[in-house]
Amino acid sequence: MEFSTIKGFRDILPKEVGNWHYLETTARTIFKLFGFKEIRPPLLERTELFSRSIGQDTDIVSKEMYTLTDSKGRGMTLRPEATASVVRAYIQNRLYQDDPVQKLFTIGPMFRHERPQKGRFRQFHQINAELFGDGGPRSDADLIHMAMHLLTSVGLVGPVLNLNSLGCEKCRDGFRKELKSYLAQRISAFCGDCQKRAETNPLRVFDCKVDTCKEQIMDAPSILDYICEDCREHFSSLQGYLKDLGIPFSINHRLVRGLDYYTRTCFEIQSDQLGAQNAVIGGGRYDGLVKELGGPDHPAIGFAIGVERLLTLLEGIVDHQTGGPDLFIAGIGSRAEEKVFHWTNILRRSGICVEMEYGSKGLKAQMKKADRVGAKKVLIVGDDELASGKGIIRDMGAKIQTDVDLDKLEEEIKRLL
RNA sequence: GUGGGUGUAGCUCAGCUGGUAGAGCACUGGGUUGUGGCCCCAGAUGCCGCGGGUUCGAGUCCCGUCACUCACCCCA
Repeated sequence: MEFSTIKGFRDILPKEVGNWHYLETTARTIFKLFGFKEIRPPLLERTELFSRSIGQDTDIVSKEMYTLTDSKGRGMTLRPEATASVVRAYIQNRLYQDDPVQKLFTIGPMFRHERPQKGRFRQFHQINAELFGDGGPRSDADLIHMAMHLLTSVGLVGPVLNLNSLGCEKCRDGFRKELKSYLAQRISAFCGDCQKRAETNPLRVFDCKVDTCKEQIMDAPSILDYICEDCREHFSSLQGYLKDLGIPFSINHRLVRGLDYYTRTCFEIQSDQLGAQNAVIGGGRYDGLVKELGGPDHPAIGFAIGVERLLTLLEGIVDHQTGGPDLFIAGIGSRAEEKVFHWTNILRRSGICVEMEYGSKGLKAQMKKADRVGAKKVLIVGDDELASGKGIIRDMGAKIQTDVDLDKLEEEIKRLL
């Protein structure tokens, strides 16, 4: 029986891994620049951590989590997102003791049991950044700036930043009531999905693609008209800082996020080349979450980058392949083959990347292999070379061959590379 | 969970109205008894997703099933 990966899970193959490294190292460099430190929480957490933070009624918690039960009957869940774990770690390890302001990032796999499609997998990867302990608009701008800077640094063209404010716990509920009653008055005009949404998550109606719903929602109250003075002030300061940094954005008062913990600023960075899953980065402020999970009343804001989505956007823009060896050693005849094996491994110890043919093959086949693996130079050794003590070095690009002293191979190779 | 599309060689795919399989790329060997990329020649590789049905005969038609994929929902 031949096995294959289960639905929604996939192998990241050697030819792709170069781009993954490129993205990860670029992210690490930029995070360092902005003062973010790496944290690596475990992949498995108590189920309640996610249901409490993401929200019991969200799609993620109600139907998408990989949950199992341990021997004592406790629920454990493969993380569907990273924020809850990072918040847990911030609280559990009292990271706020040194300084309430903590800037953290983490990179790794997430798990959600959804139907896979373009840009969506059951195991997928996110790069997360979270900024704790500051509730002011400068930290919003700082974080959004970092996200945009990362995208442009990595070579992405034309990302679009969408911005909205969801209000705080004080003004948010007022708007929900207002919107619910608006929807209730004309409930029959909406599609079946929206009729359900009107009850469970009224803000979602703004996102509906059905034309009649779009028309009906046109005159609906806008959240930006309902947020309180503090939230309004926060939102407009943020816009000022973004303008100051030259970051273009568009206000989208329909932008809503499907996780319950968001407050005030929420944002999404989109691309039109991703099909239906057009968000490459999503994030927002979650001022109540640290307290909700048993920590101090510290505000926070964060974002998540969809790694697979970003990499598909970078196809054709970046192509980082792991490079070939510095040297390929080709031996002709059994005496030479033994020496090739020895030299190959000795040279590797001194930091030179060397490749060879394990079996016995003709020179033509070995040259072909040297070419295929991308060797920069080939050392050719046969009986004649062993007798004279002079090997042949062929430069594969320039097609020039020179002699090297086999007794002083290491120095000679280092000189040539 | 619901809908559409697609399953033929390692990969990308062709196969007309039914007559038990083909191309390109890749791979191996040779042309060069010790020199890669280009060219030429040769070779290996398929339960045509799986099961059933119709038929003298099914990759092709019908039914079922599974997988992949795109979309809805929702999200990164």
